[in-house]
Amino acid sequence: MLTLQNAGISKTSQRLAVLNILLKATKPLSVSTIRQSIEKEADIDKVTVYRILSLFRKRGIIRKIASAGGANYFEIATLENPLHPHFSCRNCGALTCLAPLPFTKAPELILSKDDYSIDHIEINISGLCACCRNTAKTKTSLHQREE
Amino acid sequence: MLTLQNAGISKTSQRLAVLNILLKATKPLSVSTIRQSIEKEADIDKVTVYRILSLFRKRGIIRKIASAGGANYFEIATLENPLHPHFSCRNCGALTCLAPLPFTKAPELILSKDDYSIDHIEINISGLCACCRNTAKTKTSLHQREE
DNA sequence: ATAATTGTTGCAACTCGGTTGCATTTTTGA
DNA sequence: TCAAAAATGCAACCGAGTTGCAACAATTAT
Repeated sequence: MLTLQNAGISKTSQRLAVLNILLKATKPLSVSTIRQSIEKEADIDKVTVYRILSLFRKRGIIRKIASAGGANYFEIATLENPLHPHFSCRNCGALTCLAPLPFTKAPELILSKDDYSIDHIEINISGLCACCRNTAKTKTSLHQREE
Repeated sequence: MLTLQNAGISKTSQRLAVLNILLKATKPLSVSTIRQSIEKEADIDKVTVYRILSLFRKRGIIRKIASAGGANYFEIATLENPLHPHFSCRNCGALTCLAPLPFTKAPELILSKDDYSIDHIEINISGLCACCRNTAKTKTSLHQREE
């Protein structure tokens, strides 16, 4: 089970609130959505939310999803919720989760998903380029950069 | 050959400048990069750049690539430059183009690309969700939304 | 218990990407 | 040549995200 304790994060009411929102969510949430959801229970500054999300990401318990709209979205990253593609609607902007799938099944997805009309498939692979990997061995600044 | 004329776009010096920058580029460019490149030749307002890029996208001659850093990137979309995955470096943020590939080859990419260290693969499929497709048939506002 | 240190939050101010409204200029076309 | 339409520039604005600093825990050492 995913708790702050076994993620090695000291327990505060704000962190608990953010974690619970994300655990309850069925799709990735933006920071503004997270804050609005918490507002009913507690009060929390937006900076604190960003810091908590950054911490959660460093501990590997959440994932960040980039959207073309500018805002980032966050979702729980556990074994029960493995990496999976997302569908973002061009019209309403909603971001929903698709079933996790091996890459060989990607063409099937494109052909079979007839409740979506797909007009753009974006594959973003992130990591470290050759240039940065080389300089990484000497520099220490590598793992400090967020995104 | 890709010109403003056969894209059905009336010719202005600003549009020509933006198009030429994109044609010369070997990787997707951000708006700020585009402006800096043009600065040497002409002077152009950032709003104008956004409007030109929006127009180009409506005409289908460029593609937009979302990055986790918030900014969007743009590249020429011709038959000679088909849709392809991009690699974004977590450290320096650079966005580079990968070879276009059929989806069945995706696993090979992951295994063979050893000059990159991959820590996150993002598949973003965008289009129209079932909900919006239904309302689309009655509403006219559908194709007006950018994104 | 108290003082010192460390971690966490909140506030204000700021940066950056992108948009909107409007006035001005340029282009088009009768 | 003159009016209408299109394109640009400017200012002001918005939302996402960051930074610096003060205030406030919470912890640890003395």
